[in-house]
Amino acid sequence: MPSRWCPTPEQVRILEEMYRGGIRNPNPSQIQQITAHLSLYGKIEGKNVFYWFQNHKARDRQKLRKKLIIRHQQLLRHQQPQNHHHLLHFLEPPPPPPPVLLQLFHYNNSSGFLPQISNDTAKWRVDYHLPDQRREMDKYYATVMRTNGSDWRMMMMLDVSPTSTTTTTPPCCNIVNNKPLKTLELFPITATGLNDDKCTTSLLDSTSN
Amino acid sequence: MPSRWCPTPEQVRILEEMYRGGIRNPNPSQIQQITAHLSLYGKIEGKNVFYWFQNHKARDRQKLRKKLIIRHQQLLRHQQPQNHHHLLHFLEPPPPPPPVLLQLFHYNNSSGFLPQISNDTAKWRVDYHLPDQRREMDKYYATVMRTNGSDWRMMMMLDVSPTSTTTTTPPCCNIVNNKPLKTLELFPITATGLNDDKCTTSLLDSTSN
DNA sequence: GCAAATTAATGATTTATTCAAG
DNA sequence: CTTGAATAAATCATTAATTTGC
Repeated sequence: MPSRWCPTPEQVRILEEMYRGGIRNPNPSQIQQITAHLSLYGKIEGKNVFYWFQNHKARDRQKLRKKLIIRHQQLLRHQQPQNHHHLLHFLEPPPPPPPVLLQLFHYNNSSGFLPQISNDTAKWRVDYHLPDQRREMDKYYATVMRTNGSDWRMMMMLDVSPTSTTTTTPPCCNIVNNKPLKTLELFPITATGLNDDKCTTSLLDSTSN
Repeated sequence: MPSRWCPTPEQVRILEEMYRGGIRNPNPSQIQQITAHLSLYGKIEGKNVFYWFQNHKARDRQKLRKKLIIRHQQLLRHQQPQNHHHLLHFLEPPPPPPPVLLQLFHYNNSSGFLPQISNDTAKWRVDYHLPDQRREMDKYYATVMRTNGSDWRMMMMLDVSPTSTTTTTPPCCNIVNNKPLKTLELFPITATGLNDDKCTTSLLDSTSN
């Protein structure tokens, strides 16, 4: 059993297609749909989809930045040093040209799930090398999804898998991944667990001093 | 209805107590317990607890950094310029002195929930101003919680609130925050929603150029 | 060819930054 | 100004590619 999700080629293909289609920060509902669909091609959970988009977007952006820097430096070589920051502003960011077509999902908005999209999209400056200055380019990519209600990302993590490893996913909320939650006892304020952070003070091994 | 959680003084007091007690990154199980307990004092969800600890830790750290910088600069003024990085190493980070006592929780580890704690805790250098170098201080704070199973953070978002606004939390997984998930239709690959990112191309307002 | 050793990709977490309500 | 909420960046960790010596 692998310790992490290993997407099938089909799954990757579909995800990339969606990405190219313009999906960047799928909302919980979208994640549910995507997960349901992709689970036809192999084991997958909502969080995998969530992470995939996060990583893919981040690394896409990263690649773009490198390209921009390289191009910038090339320009520096070919021209005299003069206010090159402005040049960068004309290097439009390739990856997500504000996509309008090929929206892959639609669903009932009646339940109030759909977030409002703030529409201050147009501005996307790059401001690359100015240190200590916010790069506006990021804002272009930045999601503006603001979920109205209280759903949030819990929903996106719900497992949808129709792939039957066990019989069927039990419909009871007290069971998560076959583990009953059992509403643990309230606050035995005695110290025992040490299950937190690295706050273990395991000063046992006296390697230092 | 407030748009965000507004903790009661009691809740804050308890949370701070826990924080001082050493809790930094409560795992899902802990979050559940905390939420359950704090819901006695007012409306609260798991994510509130989650965020509270994240923010409190981050801002604690932030304050510490400022203090360190200030003290560092004071030292710079009082002494001749000479290798002041070393000095920083003796300014031990106040907030979480590896806490051992006052562990607020314990619970059955039989279900395999408890993560192993890596025990390379002792080292915590500060390396503050060395640029391009990883600050080891962060590693001290860094959580090492690695959940074994597949629970992950879904669980932490589960609402525990016994405060009855509605009757009781319905035991069915298809209902989240009173909103039925209704298993949306699978993939009508027609374009409609535009519910994604800022990818709206709302070039309507021609404010620029 | 074929493993062990290295390196590159990429899934999963944590931390830093930002936004915005009050 | 404080702080809850959310997203993006940085990092960690594991798997896959690739290289290397035999």
